[in-house]
Amino acid sequence: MNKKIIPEVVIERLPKYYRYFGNLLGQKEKVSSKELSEILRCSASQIRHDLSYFGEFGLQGYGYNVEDLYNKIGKLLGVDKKQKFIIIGAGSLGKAIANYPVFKEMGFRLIGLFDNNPEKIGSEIAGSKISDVNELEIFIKKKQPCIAILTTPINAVPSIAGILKEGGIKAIMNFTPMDLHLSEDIPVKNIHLTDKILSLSYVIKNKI
Amino acid sequence: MNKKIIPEVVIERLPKYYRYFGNLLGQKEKVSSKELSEILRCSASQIRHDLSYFGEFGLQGYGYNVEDLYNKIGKLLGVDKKQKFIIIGAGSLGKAIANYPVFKEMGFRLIGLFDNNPEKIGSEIAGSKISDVNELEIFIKKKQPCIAILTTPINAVPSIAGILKEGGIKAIMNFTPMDLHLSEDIPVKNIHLTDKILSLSYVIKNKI
DNA sequence: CCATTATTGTTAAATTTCTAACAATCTTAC
DNA sequence: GTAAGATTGTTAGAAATTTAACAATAATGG
Repeated sequence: MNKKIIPEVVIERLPKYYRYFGNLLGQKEKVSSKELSEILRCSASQIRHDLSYFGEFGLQGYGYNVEDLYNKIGKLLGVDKKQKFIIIGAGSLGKAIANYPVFKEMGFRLIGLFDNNPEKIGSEIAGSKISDVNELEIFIKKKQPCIAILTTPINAVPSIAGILKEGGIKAIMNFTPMDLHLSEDIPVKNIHLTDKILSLSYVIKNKI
Repeated sequence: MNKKIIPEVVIERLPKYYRYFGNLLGQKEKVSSKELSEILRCSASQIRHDLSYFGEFGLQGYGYNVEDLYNKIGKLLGVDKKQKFIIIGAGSLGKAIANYPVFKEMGFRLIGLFDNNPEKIGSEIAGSKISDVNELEIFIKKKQPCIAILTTPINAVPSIAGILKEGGIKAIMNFTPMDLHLSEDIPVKNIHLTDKILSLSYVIKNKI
């Protein structure tokens, strides 16, 4: 099953598998798709099917070796590469992400933090100094971070997006309330926290 | 199409429609599914199909009235109700969410903030005083918030989850790295920021 | 070393989701 | 007031995703 293109939904489940294999590390040596399916609350079929897109990781009559699969999925996800990322917007959300311990645990390294507020520029968050957003384009070209995390106010988004593209950023996680679409080869994840709370609100309102 | 059960994917797109109708407010009086489809980057068919689950909102030969639809979708989503929410965990993520302006704009009202750190208890964030997590269960029973946002460290999750359930919380947004599943009638959104960055990382690594 | 049991990867079927097509009907223009 | 044009809600067909089934094969236990 190596030639087929891999559906987006499958790629988005890969981190979940990685997380759970991480939880099992040191607890179990091996795990079957059936056991996993109970832990992850999805079908065993789906797990086997998904994993088969990326190779043959299991062994009949045995299952999957936890440590082995943890490492293999990690490699697929690029966790072994210590990817560099930057944050644009040193407001409270930017600060929270800079301090978010799980990013570091996954091997992501914060190498720059940018804001346009003169009062913030120069101060430090999570061991990184806040730089002037004017220096952003040159910084990207020189230091080549992979991922930019956007937490600015909405009005700053279009100009920042232009700079990120010019600088040659590889991917963007966008937490602003404005959807962003740069170009075919710069993947963007638009994350709308309000959308999540609104859909929860809908569910509460219309229960049973 | 009123009797059919509404697919989860459709419900999760409703907030997006709401957001875009909000953007169009004051800009346009009416909008057709075709125009919308260009703005939202999805098919006109999907928009019409999705909306038809909730009623007949459009008019042939005219399209959708922007203000009308904005209000109707808002009502579906419960935005008219000024829903009360609380935050458990006054770390930097909890703080960021407390300050997140869009929640307030959407009519959600923060009525409580809880932590177990004695140094934090008593201080204020975004106009709310931080209370001791020991008071959480009584608070929920008395004030009846709809939604609890969970931003504690992972080890606190199981006990907090128990308290939230006992207190009678209606729904949970869980930002901790541990998936949570309470019971059939308490919907939970598990939001894993790391999953998003990891899937981006995969896409970068495997481009073309 | 053989039989039994477990469990995979894969193929096929079922289900869900998305898109296209179109009759119904409203608006607009004359 | 009527004809032409626009656009909906809905139905049917296409595509994507999920689940089920099973042959292949490794592990386990006598």
